[in-house]
Amino acid sequence: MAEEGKIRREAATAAPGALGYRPLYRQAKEILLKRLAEGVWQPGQALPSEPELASDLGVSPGTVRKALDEMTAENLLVRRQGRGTFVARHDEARILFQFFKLVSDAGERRFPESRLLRLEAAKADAAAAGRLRIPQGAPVAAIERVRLLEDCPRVHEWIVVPGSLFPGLASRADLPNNLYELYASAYGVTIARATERLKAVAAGPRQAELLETERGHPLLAIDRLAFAVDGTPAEWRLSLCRTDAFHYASELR
Amino acid sequence: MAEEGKIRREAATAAPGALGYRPLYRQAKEILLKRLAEGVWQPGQALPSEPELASDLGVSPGTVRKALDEMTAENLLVRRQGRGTFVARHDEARILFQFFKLVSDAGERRFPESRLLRLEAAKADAAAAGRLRIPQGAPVAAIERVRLLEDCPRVHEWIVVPGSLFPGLASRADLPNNLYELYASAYGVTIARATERLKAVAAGPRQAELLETERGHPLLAIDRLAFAVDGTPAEWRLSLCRTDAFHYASELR
DNA sequence: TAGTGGTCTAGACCACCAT
DNA sequence: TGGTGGTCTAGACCACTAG
Repeated sequence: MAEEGKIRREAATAAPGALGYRPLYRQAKEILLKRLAEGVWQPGQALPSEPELASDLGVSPGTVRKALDEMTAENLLVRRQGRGTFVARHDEARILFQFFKLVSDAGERRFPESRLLRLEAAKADAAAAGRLRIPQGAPVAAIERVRLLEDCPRVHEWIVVPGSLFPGLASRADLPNNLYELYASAYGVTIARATERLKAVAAGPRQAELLETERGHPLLAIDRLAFAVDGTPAEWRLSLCRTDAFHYASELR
Repeated sequence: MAEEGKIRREAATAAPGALGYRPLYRQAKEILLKRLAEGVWQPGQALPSEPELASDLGVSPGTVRKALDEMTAENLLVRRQGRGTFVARHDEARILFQFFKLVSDAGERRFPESRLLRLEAAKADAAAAGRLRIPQGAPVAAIERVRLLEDCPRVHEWIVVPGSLFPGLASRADLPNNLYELYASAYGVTIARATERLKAVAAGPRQAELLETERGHPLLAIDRLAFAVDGTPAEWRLSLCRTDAFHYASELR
């Protein structure tokens, strides 16, 4: 193993303006991220205290704090004053806050129910392979489901995940509503962030049937690519949504 | 005037758990925000150095730094190492980064051209009054325009702003493409953040004509409410977009 | 009461920029 | 060369939680 323990200071030795210089707190963060990706600390568990981490990594508490601050801002950690710093869990509250942007026009956010239509092992087609950055034909698990908002079918959803990250997922007997929680607890894959591309499209015959509307009805298409803590693309998801009484909420800061 | 100069420490005197306790750095930030809203420092100008601000506010440099850090994270300030801290300008780069989320499917971000259709003084209808939190019938300026992406008409846009914030805007001879820059330079109103609600809708006859498509074509409706530095709703904007070769990019972090 | 994170301070040194 | 922001350290004290 190369750099597993304490941080080797690069600052003092590197030439001024040298490439590859990184602040200590980023090096500290990198080590913590690595441990997070390796599952050294499980979701919901407390990390060691700040002074402990500091002496462990060989830096001052203030430096560790800055690393933890960034990871907290990225929703990877949760700090609770007087209790400790915890690995963020993919509970419904977090998913509603970070990933699920559909809100009723009245302003209510609720976690959607799911009705599973299909779950099978397959091979990545060109589109999925390109998005997930895996070879075409590589094994994947494919999920098709309808999601209910306030008891009405409003979202038709396809999900493709790499078989290498989620072995056996396609043959599970049951699939929970909250997939990100499953990814983390059963496969050790923590979704850290995602990018979404939105378009307006017309409903095809399948959406018309499943979402109880007519062909050509305008739907919001959400094409999401979700990334694990280490940056690996871990899930591709395409959601077609009726937005008659709901909208996608976006904050521009 | 109550608290204009130095910060009155609340921490030591307030009872433990007392309501209304705020950290020093937030009080410092509040004062800086107020000065920003009052136009004490103009967009593009440099703020005083950190030690200067610290002695000015009567706190330590580290405390000022934390306030500046937050304001930088909110895109209100820009720090340039070795040069100083500057008030963020609404140049095209910032708007593309912070507010304009339409991207070509190839991944290119470009600032859209505008073709003005209408500019007039009007009275706020119920919808505009509700969104802008002004009385119904209050004077507003209304703008209607078409925006071009890669030389093709792709967005049909209505904009309503309160007449009280932008006196005389409706009778301007010319209207620049970049409105936020105009708001800041001509009226001292800096847009700090916005919320958007997205829906898929069908094109009406007017959109069909303006956007060179047929009625019923699916369009992405973006309903944006933009807020000034002090939190006042300053602009309501409804954009209907063809997303055939473009998409709305959203980052979930 | 002990332990945690949160705030605040003070100062040293580094990296970057303008001159 | 001088001034700026960026990083790093060390320590004091406050606020919150648990036992």
